[in-house]
Amino acid sequence: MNLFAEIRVAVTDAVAALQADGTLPAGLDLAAITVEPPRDAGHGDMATNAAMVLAKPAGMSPRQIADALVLELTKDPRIAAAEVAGPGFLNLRLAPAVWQGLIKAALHAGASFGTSSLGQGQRVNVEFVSANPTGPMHVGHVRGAVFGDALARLLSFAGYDVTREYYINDAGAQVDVLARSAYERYREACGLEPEISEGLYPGDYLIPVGEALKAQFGGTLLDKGEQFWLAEIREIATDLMMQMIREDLALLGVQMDVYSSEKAIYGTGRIEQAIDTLRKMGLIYEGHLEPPKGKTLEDWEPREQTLFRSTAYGDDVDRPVKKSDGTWTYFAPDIAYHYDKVSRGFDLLIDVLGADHGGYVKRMKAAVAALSDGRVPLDCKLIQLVKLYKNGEPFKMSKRAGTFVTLRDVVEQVGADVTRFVMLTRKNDAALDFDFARVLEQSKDNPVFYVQYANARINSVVRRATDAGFAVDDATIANADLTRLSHLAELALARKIAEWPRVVDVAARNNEPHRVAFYLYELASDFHGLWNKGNDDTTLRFVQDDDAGTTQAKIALARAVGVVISAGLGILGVTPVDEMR
RNA sequence: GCACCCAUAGCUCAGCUGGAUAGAGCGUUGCCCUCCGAAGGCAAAGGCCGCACGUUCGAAUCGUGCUGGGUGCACCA
Repeated sequence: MNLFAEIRVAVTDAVAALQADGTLPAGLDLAAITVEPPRDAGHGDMATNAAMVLAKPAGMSPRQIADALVLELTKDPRIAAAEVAGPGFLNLRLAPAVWQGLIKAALHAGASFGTSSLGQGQRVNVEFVSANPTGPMHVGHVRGAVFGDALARLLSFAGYDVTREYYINDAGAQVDVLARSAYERYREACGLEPEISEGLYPGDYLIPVGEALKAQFGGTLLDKGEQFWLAEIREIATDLMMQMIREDLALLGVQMDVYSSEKAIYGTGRIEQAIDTLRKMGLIYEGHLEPPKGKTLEDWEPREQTLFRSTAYGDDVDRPVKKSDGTWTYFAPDIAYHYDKVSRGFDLLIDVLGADHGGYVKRMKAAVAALSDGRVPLDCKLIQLVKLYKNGEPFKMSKRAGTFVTLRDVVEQVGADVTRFVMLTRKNDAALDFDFARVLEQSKDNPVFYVQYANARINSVVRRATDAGFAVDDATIANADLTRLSHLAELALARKIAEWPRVVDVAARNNEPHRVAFYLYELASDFHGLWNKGNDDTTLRFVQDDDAGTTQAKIALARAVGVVISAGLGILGVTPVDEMR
């Protein structure tokens, strides 16, 4: 139930009525009409721009149209008042019964309040994390993981059929390095001195891998050359790394639906097939690239390469799909992989990438546009860096200095819920400061705490009402007499609740889960505000001694807030707490 | 040199895909708890929305050109 959408229908119906009686001309485009919460609550409950938008095409002044709309709209029992303001805004004040009905609807819908049919069951693939399988996940990966997962939850809430997918980069040189590093740990496990030279991965996490290799092979690989063990150890080590990564993701509450392997694409003919498809479209050719201007490359030499004409789709230069030695570039299997996603029938693709992949976006979009004949949009969400702080002091991660922070470190220190919420309190394309001390602070500056505190208070109110001997079971609350909620402060809170479906809608349309986090903070703030008004005006307290009816109505309001907080936190992947401690 | 992202209050950031007098938190200033709902609340001060043109009833939002910061720029992944 989206109240704004419903009132918008009332507005367009009113326009239609005016067209029917000849006040307005026929054939007007009503698409630009919006019904929104006004910036200033003093202006009313909702505002519409209908008169301004229609003025020009109708050849009338906004004022004329607005006046006619007022007469028409006030026939609707839901609309208590309508007045023209400013340049032609129509401010609507809704009847208390509308807000009371909204609270009922929210309670009735429960966890599904705010879900929408926006997605219409369209299939969306969200690819995220896709960290190289060469070690445990570190803080740099956390934000992308949280963002991707929250986005998936948001889209699913908004009616999309969502698949979460991880693309394993297990085919490049980095997994050879992994295998060599693991081999040294294997030698170590066999009692030899490991030679972890420059360029190998020094991390301790490979020690158990070495031991596993010893358990499997004994000493049989010790005096063998790389050609005897590289492929096999690579396989074993990447499997073990992926196991670790899955565990890391689980710590954060992230569960992938599909893991796709880059290596598995090779040798299947799928790369050739994807490239051939592009070739048939005239988008693949053999040619030379110009050296980049303004940047001097000392070892530049012109080479003939197989190129993808991404410039046909707005890229800056064409991009190589084959290296000069004839092997595929990283781009080629990635094209095949995205082609695969398209042919699996997704209606929309989303890639969550680190900000350093910005230069990669245009070529990937070009490939997807070409291979899907422009039918499947690819939205690339770039995730900016997280700057780490401890007590206000920035600190840099360094493997050498031992200040390398893993995902596990973060979750163990601050918990998955806090980590997730904080990571979502910023737009994905803005850098985020993460202070280990501040995120655990129990004060109003900490949004996680503030929202959780509101939820805890709601539970505490219900407990208190129970202790006072009032019936607060679901059925009683659902049938409470809400006409007892008439105070402006209470109706204002209901109005905030009414915004929830709108927030979901806008957030999902833009693939911006952070909007949910900000909304929850505002909702919590309004709830705390009403609570605090109870200090001065005791009639605003939720539990009213000797008045079961009023108490039940107020509990209904509180529960409705709780419904939205739970739903919102659910989208963020954060567990609501019932009690602070 | 080119591309992408960012620029909003002293600080950290929102701003609902063009709407009204641009918002919140922190910080500052002033009020509010001997108790019954203060890990908090109320109020005030604080802005050429980086700059300049343009588009239109109307621009923080869209376009163009600048300025400043970040990221990335053949055969890496």
